[in-house]
Amino acid sequence: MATLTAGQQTAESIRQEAAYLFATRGYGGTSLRDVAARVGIKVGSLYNHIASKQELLLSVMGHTMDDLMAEMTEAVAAQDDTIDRLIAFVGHHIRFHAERAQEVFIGNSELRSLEDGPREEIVEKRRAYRIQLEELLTRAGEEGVADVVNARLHAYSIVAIGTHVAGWYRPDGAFGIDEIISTYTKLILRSLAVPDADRRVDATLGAGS
Amino acid sequence: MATLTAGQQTAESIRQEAAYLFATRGYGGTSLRDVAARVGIKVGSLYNHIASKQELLLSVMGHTMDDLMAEMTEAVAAQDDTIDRLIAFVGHHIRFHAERAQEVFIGNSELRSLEDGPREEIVEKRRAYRIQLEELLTRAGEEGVADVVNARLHAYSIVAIGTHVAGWYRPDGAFGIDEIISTYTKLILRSLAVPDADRRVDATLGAGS
Amino acid sequence: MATLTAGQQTAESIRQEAAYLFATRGYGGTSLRDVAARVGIKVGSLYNHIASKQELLLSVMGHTMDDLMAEMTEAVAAQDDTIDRLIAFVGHHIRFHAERAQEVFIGNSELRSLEDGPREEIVEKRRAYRIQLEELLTRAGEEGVADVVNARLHAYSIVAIGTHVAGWYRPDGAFGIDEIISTYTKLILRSLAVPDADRRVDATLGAGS
Amino acid sequence: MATLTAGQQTAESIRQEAAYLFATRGYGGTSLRDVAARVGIKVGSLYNHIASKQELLLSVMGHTMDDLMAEMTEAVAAQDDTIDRLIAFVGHHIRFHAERAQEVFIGNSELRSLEDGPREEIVEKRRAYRIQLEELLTRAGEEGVADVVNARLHAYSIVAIGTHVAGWYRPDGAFGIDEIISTYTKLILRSLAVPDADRRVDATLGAGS
DNA sequence: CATGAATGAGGCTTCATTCAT
DNA sequence: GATGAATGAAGCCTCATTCAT
Repeated sequence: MATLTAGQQTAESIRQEAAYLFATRGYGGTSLRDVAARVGIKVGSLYNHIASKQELLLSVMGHTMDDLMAEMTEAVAAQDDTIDRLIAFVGHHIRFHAERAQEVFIGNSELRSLEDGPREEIVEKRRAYRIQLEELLTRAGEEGVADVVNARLHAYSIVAIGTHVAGWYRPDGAFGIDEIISTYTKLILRSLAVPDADRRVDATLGAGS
Repeated sequence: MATLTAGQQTAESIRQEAAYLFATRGYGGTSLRDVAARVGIKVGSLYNHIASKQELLLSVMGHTMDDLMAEMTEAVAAQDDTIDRLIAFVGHHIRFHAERAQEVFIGNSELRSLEDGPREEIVEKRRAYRIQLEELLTRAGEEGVADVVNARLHAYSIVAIGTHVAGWYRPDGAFGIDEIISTYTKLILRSLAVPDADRRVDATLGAGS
Repeated sequence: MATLTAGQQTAESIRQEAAYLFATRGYGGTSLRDVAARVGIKVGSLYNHIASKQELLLSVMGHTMDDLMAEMTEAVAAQDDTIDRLIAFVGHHIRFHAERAQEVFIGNSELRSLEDGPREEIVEKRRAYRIQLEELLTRAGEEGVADVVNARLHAYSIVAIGTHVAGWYRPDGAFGIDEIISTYTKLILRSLAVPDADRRVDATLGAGS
Repeated sequence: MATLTAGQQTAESIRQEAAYLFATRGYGGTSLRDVAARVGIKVGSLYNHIASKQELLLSVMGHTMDDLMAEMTEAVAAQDDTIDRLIAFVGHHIRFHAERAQEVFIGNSELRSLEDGPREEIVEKRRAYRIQLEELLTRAGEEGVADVVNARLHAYSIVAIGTHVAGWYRPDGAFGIDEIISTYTKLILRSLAVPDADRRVDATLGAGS
């Protein structure tokens, strides 16, 4: 909405191209020359927009985690029923990991490339996100609408699926995003022994696929 | 058993230390100086045992995938019943990913650091492994002992759990390896709608921590 | 004439110092550190001006051959009579090899240091130069103003003399450049059985030191 | 004749392969690993036969110059007449440079790769060789059988032709060695204004072509 | 005599970063 | 805000040489 100045556009473009390259070649395998070349400027000019390569990585990761958290919160808040909230979480979780696969992939693979301080910052955001999911699962257990073996491990498996999707999803691939969401949501509800899991998912999401 | 010559010991040590460092800092973030230092030799001496940094990475990955495949095959072959075979697969899958977390992590995170030829080689091994799992799932569906929504996506979710475990499991962590295996096997059988999933797992594996 | 930017001056300086060092110590015996030191910059800075050591060698050789060819063409074109053209060729040939001994020496001694593609490029330029000479000799034979035993071998011997001069000529050496030219031109015309060779050379070039 | 011990054969083989490689890739471009590989041993074993890479180069050069000098002396001593001696010199000079092109080429191109002491040693041998030629030329001038413009430059041009031949002669090339010798001897005698140069050469060497 | 292994020095090249223009 | 150029650090790799076996 807000019109961006030329400078802001350049800065945004840098973050995008950096995300692409960090995801494709890794942080260590990406040079700022590569980033600058994709943006269409020379390497020296980058420093009019970023403070350092580290800060660029942190910026990419931070934006992604903030968006993930914000959108998830919004999606979940739109539902009242606990299972519906869970379905909303999972649906958003997978969609986000598919649509923003590169950024999300960086968040998983390049944590180790961050210096200690910034790493803690990102790890904390990830923890906060996972805890939201765990609390949802725990509540479902308490409400008796799901059979939770271990909330932490249930949460881990859901996180794992998202991460994995980010690794292979392609917009023009064999699986459509709605089909993926529908299927995985079923598997997850089944693993929670939610009664009538499949029908419930189909009712909420449509037949999916 | 076979006594190793000094040279072979050095070579083995190089692979081990490289695996540790590649997992911890990434391929791009690891210098051969680091590797040599951990082995206790000078950089140049590495080249008496390896051809290049690339070949070292490939060697680490290749060994890991070969072991993963061989051990899985052995574990599955020991069972007759399809669900028992699946339980054996999942159990070995998770155990391997926990016990050899670093190597397995490299296989997931540093594929992009391989040059095209070697990458295809490793990708092919991973594909072969995943297809074994898919076939097991398909058979279970055909036999009517499981309700398979989509064999490929079921397989992906199982692979994903292993990968994720490799990312966080610590021998001295909050979860024991048998507990992890027991819990995840239950979730997976549940997601396949295997009748009496929990009891079946407990019967096969014991109560699981 | 055209004022050079600081960058262009540095680039030119690099080529000059590289020519000196390649000639003195050989390509393999010259390190880029040496080159940078003579230019007064650090090694890494070289790469703001060259693509690689190979390309630097190729650049030195290419410039030299281009100048040799262009100046020779000009010198020969200024004469009408075939023997006069030959005298002009030889005179320029020797003068160039003396005045730009280092560059020319590199062209002879470091061909083998070039990779295949670039080497063919330079070899082709040398061939083109030699063929100009051969055609001049052949024409002289056809006109009956010289007795050509074998145009190719005559040409080789003239080329050889230039190469040799480049190996020993010093501005402050025992022989002046005009004397060298005068003497060698006489020997060459004599070997072609050009009538009155000595007198003809003295008449054209002056008594020659 | 003398049967060589295995060790002496290896040592001889090393000199031969080194000569080939030094000529082909230059001293700096040749590694002792390359030499060892061609000999069929490992690099460490070289040091049972040579003292250092420098000494190997010096050895190759020294042997070559010694042979050149000895054979030339023998060839010249077999003639009484000064022009015949000159013809013998030139014939041997060119034949040697063709037949042992690689070694001779090293002598010309890798002088700069020698350390100061050894270099002086080789330079002195070359000087001695050249002076033999100069004295022959001077005597011819004094005897009135040749018109010597400048003995030094005449000698240089003859040396130059040999060097040049070493650069292009191939046993299976367009020119046979006898043809080359015959032609160049004619050109050289012509350049000395030796009467009846062509006929004299044909009479001494045969028609040669 | 040959070998495998180690070493230290050095080579080419890339890179993040800085700064004058 | 962009650029060209410089820098110092570091990276991978090669090499001559040594030495225990």
